[in-house]
Amino acid sequence: MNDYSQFLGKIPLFRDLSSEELKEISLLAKVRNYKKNMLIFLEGEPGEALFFVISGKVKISMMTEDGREQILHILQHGDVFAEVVLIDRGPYPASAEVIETGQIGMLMNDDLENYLRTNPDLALKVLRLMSKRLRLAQIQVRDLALKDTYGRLASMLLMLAKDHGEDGPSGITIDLPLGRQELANLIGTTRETVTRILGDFKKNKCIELDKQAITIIDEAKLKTWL
Amino acid sequence: MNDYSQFLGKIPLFRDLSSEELKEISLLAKVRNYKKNMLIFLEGEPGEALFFVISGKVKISMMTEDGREQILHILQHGDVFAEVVLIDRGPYPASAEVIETGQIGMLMNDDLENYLRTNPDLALKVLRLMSKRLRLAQIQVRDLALKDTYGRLASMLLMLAKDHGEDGPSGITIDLPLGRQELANLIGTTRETVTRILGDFKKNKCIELDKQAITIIDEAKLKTWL
DNA sequence: TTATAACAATGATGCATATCACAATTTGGC
DNA sequence: GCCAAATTGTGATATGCATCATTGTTATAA
Repeated sequence: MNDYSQFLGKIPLFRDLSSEELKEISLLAKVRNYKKNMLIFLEGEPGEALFFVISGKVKISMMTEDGREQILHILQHGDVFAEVVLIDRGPYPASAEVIETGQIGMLMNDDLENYLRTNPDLALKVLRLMSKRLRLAQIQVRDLALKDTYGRLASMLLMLAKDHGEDGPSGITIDLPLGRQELANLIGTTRETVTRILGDFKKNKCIELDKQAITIIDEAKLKTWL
Repeated sequence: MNDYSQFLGKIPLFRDLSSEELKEISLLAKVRNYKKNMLIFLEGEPGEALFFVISGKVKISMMTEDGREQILHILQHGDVFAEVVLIDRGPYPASAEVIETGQIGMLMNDDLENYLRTNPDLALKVLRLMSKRLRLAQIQVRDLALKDTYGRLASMLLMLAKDHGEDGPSGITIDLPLGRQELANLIGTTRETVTRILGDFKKNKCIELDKQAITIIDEAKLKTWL
């Protein structure tokens, strides 16, 4: 029998549970290896578990009937997802796909729900997580509605830099396995437009491009596009 | 000393608390009358209370620096708002303004927090509320990113009809104190565009217009615009 | 390494929707 | 009920971005 409490202890949601509780919950957890492009769950499927990223990267996205994709988040180690289905027992509101090979943990809703009921601290933690998500989602709504594509892309780059960026000598580098199309699907535009705007940002010496990596070399100037 | 437990009992969030708890909480509540156009709180102010609508209507909105508005929700009797600041103690993420005269109740965060800690059921209710909000926000993100203005307006009308509509002989009537500009600010477009699209919907016999009221007379046809 | 497929860049064109300007209508205060 | 102010409707024009078409480039596998 595996003991996953080492993993759980690194997830902010479960941090500072007592080591006993941690062990107890970890016994209920399942951990699987996922390769790039593997699907974890599909939008609309009955939601039966809460997931957390141990390693690798995960993209959460929604589709329209005609097959166009809107990416909601890019998640990494420590992030939890599908928390809404734990609460309301509805279907998954979005799909989860692995975009960088890694390990994903899962906890069945039924198993976890008891902990929520008896452990108000954990409930509060889930609340905090959801309030953070809600704030982000509302900002996303505002930006999509009111900003042009330059503003949305600049804002997205700054966000990705904060969450996934690595500081380097020339600036913060975002090196995610995201193609132009996926970058476009993050901000509600097209492949071509992303190419053109990135070109403009580069011309203006806000960023540098190298293969799939994007380096922000002048954050202040990039912010003028917001 | 007023007893507001009659009001609280009608708020889904507090329903099925014991009548004792209800009374206890209601003693902490303050109720105020608000006239149309009065501001309840402003985006960015320190968040110090949770609010609930007893009567009247409230609009929740965010602004950009240059003064453009994005409306997030239209709320009515029974709805709770500013729940995120109860959890994360940050500033209000959006402003709340009364668009139809009525009574608004408030509960200071400090007073309520103890209840959350000791009453896991209430915490779960707040969780359910937030998960509902989050699902809605994510759908809004997807629609803003992927649908055209016709689709967004059709979808907004259907939503408003569900929440605020009244069934009548010819269809569901939405009669909210919202101008064209505000309708536009709900779906990220302009006054003029809303006018034109409503005109098209009317020409296609999806809706009827009478002063500020909008009646959906052919829901099925309206849905074809989605 | 070369072959082949996926992805990215670039230019030309078109369309949806913003913007602007003004007329028409409705609303709210006295 | 009347008037001023606010809101709405409507046409003309502008433009940001999508779409389409093509070429160039980068990954993947034999």
